[in-house]
Amino acid sequence: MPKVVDPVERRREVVDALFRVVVRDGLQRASLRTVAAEARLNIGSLRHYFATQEELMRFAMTSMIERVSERLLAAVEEAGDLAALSAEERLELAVRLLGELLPLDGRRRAEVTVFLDFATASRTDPALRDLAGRVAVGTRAFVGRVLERLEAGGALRRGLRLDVETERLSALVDGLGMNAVLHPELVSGQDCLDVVRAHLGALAA
Amino acid sequence: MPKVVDPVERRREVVDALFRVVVRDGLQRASLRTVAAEARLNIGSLRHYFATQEELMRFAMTSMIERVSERLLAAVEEAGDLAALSAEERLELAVRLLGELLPLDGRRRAEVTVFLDFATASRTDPALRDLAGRVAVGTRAFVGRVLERLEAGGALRRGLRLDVETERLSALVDGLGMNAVLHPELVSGQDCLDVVRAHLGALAA
DNA sequence: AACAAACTATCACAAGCGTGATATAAAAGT
DNA sequence: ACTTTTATATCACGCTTGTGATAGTTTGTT
Repeated sequence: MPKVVDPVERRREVVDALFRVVVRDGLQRASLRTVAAEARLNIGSLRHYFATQEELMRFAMTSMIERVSERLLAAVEEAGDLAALSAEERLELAVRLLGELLPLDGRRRAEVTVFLDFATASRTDPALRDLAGRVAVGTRAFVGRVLERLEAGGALRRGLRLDVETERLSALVDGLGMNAVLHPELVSGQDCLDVVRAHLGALAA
Repeated sequence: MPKVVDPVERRREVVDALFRVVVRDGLQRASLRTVAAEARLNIGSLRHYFATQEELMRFAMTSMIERVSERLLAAVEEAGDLAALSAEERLELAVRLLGELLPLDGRRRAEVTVFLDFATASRTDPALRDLAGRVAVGTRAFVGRVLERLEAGGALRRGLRLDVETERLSALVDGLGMNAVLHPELVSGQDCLDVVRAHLGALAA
């Protein structure tokens, strides 16, 4: 006999509702009441699962981190070995991996949007600082790993300082995502891909 | 005989107070009351100069745009002709110009911080959208001009698509600034310079 | 059937917000 | 000297916020 309400599922629904509110109206307008309304829940019910606002926000950001890192891990997994690939294929693979961090479809656009709002909020909100730090460290690790793989496969120019290149590519991806989210009429998803391709191409040439 | 209060000066003081609040506590906490307190003004006085909150915010963002663009213009002016410079000097000059958009000292750090908060807010605040768009277009124009100058001086590799490179460098600078402001323990001002130097160096090599 | 746990639903409170209205004080213009 | 802007200062209203407290309802267990 299935439980009438699955608390895990409920929390997921609430977090999804929070994300929708953040994407639509910004983190600023994501109050307990608006999130509850979006989730079609009574505030009392919502507070049964999240006692305080801080708890909800931290849980939401943690969920987002888990989702994205799972997807990144899966993408790296699926990428598999790159020994059998041509130089061009390797670069294209790297583009696809980095593209997981760019707003190339609705889901990723929502993720980058939420990430941006959370990240800026974390600057002055102590309750979110450590999580934002984890995100920053995580993306650097991911980007660094992509570069390492390319280097190990001999797909990169020699003489590159990988720490600098990691910082460079991380900033590039973050900046592209931010600009594409904030100014979609100026920077499209295709533009993001073009830029990343140009960048990786330059690292290889 | 000097006027007892110079309204222009008063507005500047209020805007400075607003910026201090934004840097310290975030745009979210910059209410009419907190800004008035920071400016050591009564809220009634503040509202004599800015009737509504929207008026204050738009005026503040406009002021920031003017200040920064004046400084950029002055920097380009001071840069002068680059015909007489060596290739290395030209790149270093470009680094200094782009560095005006990076948090390399207190003033620029404050500017980038305020810019970041305003930009993210503008995504969902119709009152700020057009101004954010102007900022985005303006920085692209500035970055593009730097690249054009370098190209005209023969300091760049041939075969570069300048539109893509403009987008790439703009995103890089924005991303660097954002990361340096949000994660100063991860990205220092020196790191920003290293990355920009590496980037321009790669465009030249 | 009885009990405990989980869940849903309201109410109330203090705090902060933007803003309209208004009153007093100071300066400028005539 | 008188009047008119300009500036400073309060009060009040309606609204939203997070949160504590509490009651009712449903579900699962004994």
